Amino acid sequence: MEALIRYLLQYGNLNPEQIALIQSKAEAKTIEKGTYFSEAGKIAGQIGYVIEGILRVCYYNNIGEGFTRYFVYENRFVADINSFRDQLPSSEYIEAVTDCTLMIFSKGSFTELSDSIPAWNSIFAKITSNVLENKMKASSNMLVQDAQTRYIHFLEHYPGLANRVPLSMLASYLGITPSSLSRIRKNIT
Amino acid sequence: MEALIRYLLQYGNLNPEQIALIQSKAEAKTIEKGTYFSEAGKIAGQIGYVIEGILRVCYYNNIGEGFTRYFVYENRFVADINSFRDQLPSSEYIEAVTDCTLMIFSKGSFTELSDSIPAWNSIFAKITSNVLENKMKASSNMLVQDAQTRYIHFLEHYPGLANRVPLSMLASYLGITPSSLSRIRKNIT
DNA sequence: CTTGCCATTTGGCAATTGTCAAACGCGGGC
DNA sequence: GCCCGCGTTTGACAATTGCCAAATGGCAAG
Repeated sequence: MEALIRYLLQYGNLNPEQIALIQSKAEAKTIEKGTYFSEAGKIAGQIGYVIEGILRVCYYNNIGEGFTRYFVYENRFVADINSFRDQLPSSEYIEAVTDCTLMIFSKGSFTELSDSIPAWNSIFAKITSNVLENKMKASSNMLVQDAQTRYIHFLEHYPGLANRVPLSMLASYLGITPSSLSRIRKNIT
Repeated sequence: MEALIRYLLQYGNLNPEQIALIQSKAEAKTIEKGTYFSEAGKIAGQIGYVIEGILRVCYYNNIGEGFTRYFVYENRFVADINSFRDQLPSSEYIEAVTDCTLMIFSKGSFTELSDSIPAWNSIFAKITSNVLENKMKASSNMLVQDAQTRYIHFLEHYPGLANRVPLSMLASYLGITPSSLSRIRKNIT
């Protein structure tokens, strides 16, 4: 919980009463590995802050293959933000890659905090654009690098994460087949 | 100018006085092909709405090769949004691919509009997250498709744009070499 | 019109990555 | 403890794309 407050304070100022209000609205929630935090086609009812565990934002093509857009892990927010904000159907799935513990805000609580805390919307606007821009740059950078470079960059940028997610999900994030990733791993060691 | 107002109205409500205020703050600006609307390392002083022309958001690697992250064309906003919002140094260049005509808001005008129009920040928060999420998905989708599929998708999604930008810039957007794009074009026709 | 420059095209070849199939190995259920 | 199932590894080969160099073509300056 302290981590959540510390994270928010990076993006704007909050006084002690506001912090207490935020804490009173946050709820703990656990999700089992393999289940969905939110689903394509459904309206996102909550936004989560990851205390423990890994999720992936992903989609499926017409023959059921799943592709990972990015991973979300400890001390980051996770949500289909456009769905949550405007209560429109989600366009993607958010799946628990491991068992997860989150602190969540329901849409109702989030709206109450918007109304009570002037900086709230500005904080989330900054978080949203920073995170999305970084994800966009990451994908864009990967396009012009070969697979091994992409994998090494992942190892350096997300230490330890490669050992916590299935190879097949990491491969789909990197845009290569599981076979190729397996070979790259062998190459490097 | 009407196009700009119509665009904003897609993201929130504005009354006639607010619209008049917005129009009074917007300034016309032209940029010559090959020059920069904003530069990496500098603070973005304005946000633009493209009336005519094409720009590209791009970066350069350590040996001076330029890579296109995405194109911005008529009836879209263009800015390094994180730099503009928080007045931090930009991380990328925004270059005019053709001569361009924009309507711009200076940081000062933008702030005044924020203060006078309650929906203003909400409108731009929505635009920002929608646009960035779409760009992120586009890059992410491209990672798992072959080059020809990416090119055809570009042709379908941005009709006419392929003929208005240099092949080399389009190639770097698609993550392939100019030679490969040239061959793909020959293949398709 | 001529020249020169730069973007694009093309060819030949090498490197990367995909595809398909088989083998392997680890963990859960019996 | 044993077996099954699924994720991962490995091999062989094919397809894609990159790299380098040369040819082509269009445009602008003289």
